[in-house]
Amino acid sequence: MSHDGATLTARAFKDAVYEQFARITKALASPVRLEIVDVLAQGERTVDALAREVGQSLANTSQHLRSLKEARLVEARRDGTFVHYRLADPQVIEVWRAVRALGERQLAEIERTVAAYLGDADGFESVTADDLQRRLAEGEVVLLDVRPDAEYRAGHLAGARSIPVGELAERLAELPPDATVVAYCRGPYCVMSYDALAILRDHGRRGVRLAEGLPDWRAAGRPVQGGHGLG
Amino acid sequence: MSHDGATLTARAFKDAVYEQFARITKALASPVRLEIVDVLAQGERTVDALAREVGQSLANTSQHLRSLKEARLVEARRDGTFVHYRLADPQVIEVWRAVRALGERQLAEIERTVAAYLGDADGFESVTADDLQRRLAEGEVVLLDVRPDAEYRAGHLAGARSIPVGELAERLAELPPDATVVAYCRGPYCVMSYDALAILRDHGRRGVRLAEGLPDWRAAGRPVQGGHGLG
DNA sequence: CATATGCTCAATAGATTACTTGATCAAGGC
DNA sequence: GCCTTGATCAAGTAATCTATTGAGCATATG
Repeated sequence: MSHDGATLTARAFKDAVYEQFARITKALASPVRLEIVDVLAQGERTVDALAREVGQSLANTSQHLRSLKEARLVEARRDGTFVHYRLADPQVIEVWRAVRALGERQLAEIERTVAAYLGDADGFESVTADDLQRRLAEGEVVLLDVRPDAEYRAGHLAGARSIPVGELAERLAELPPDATVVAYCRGPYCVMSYDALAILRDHGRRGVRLAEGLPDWRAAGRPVQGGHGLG
Repeated sequence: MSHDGATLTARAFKDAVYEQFARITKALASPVRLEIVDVLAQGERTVDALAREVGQSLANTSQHLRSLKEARLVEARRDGTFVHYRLADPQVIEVWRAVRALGERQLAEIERTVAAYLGDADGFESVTADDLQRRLAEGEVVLLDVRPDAEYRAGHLAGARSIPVGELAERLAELPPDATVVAYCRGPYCVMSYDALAILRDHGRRGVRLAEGLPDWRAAGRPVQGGHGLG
């Protein structure tokens, strides 16, 4: 049954192989690290910025990054006193997207959590990437990136303009009064676009939400502007 | 910044969402459970069969299955005194494939482990799915499924014939003497096709290996025969 | 009804993980 | 050289996870 070149038993070989792949799944087996991966999918971040974003202490964030780095999911680069982390491979985003797709299909709790935060009454309309690309071509809509400015600069959907959600209320005048706004942010579970729609609605503007974020858009091979490498 | 329908803070919302997705990654964060998923990707199994396959005790296997079931990655069906487990969704295979692809790109240790088992001297040739489909059309090769008979019956590549690796030595006469044999089994880390090639070589036959297994073939949308649903 | 089989459950010990705190380190500014 | 900032490291505690053991449950059979 076993072949001649073996220096391991078949069992030991399998153990070793699955052990290696489990390094990856173990690295992802934490809500905090999943969130870190999700944020890094937008572009690189310093440890301090990540820590604030995910609501963890600096030391704890640093240690989570260390375990992600040991599993080769992220890489670091030092710049003065700052250390910038980034995803080590675009395939990391693919794994996260696959997990997300599975959760959406299998875990009803996720839908309930989203509904609990948004309140069923909100009923914000969302559009698919296909819809959007057709409507963009027809010039019907304004595409609005509501993420922080730095993320817009690190890469954004082709044709999008930037107004971070925190500045949206005071910068409404920049948007043509009659156009429908399509707002997007980091991804399907990012709340910035929801918040942006609420602001638009409160000021009598029409707005819809793009359900996907930049990483999903990029993964689908759609046009991106201004990105630098891995986003 | 926060919108009016909220009954959770943005932070609590994110925590809840990532916590849910982490149920999936935690369920996969074990070499044993990864192997269980890999085996179930071939088709459903009883607890006892799985336990023997993965080299774990019955009780331990049952508990691993329980945690996979709680994360909605597998489902069970009772048949007499047997309980058959199967993957709850084809997307589970996609997650596993994404993890595998990432590991192959990032973890040099995996390549070394494979080389240590196979011995560098073996140098078995492998073909891609595209190669195979072209050569099959030209009638140059015999496609051989070397997995156990039950797995062949649960679904196999279109046009494949079945000789389980354990019976290959005594059933060599069934193969046309001059044809090149393309052997496949469960996937890239399954050793049955390697063992089959060693047997063929020892009897002076020409054989190559298909690097992918049935689940990968199916995921690529290529033709499968005799499968029943989720494989 | 008694028994066997296939599986699940509960209890446990040992290992691993998560987060905190405080010390330390590396690079840059004064 | 000293101080500040951003990040890492080490130690400690609480919580969680893994595999084992043995008991218990469901289904089928004699």
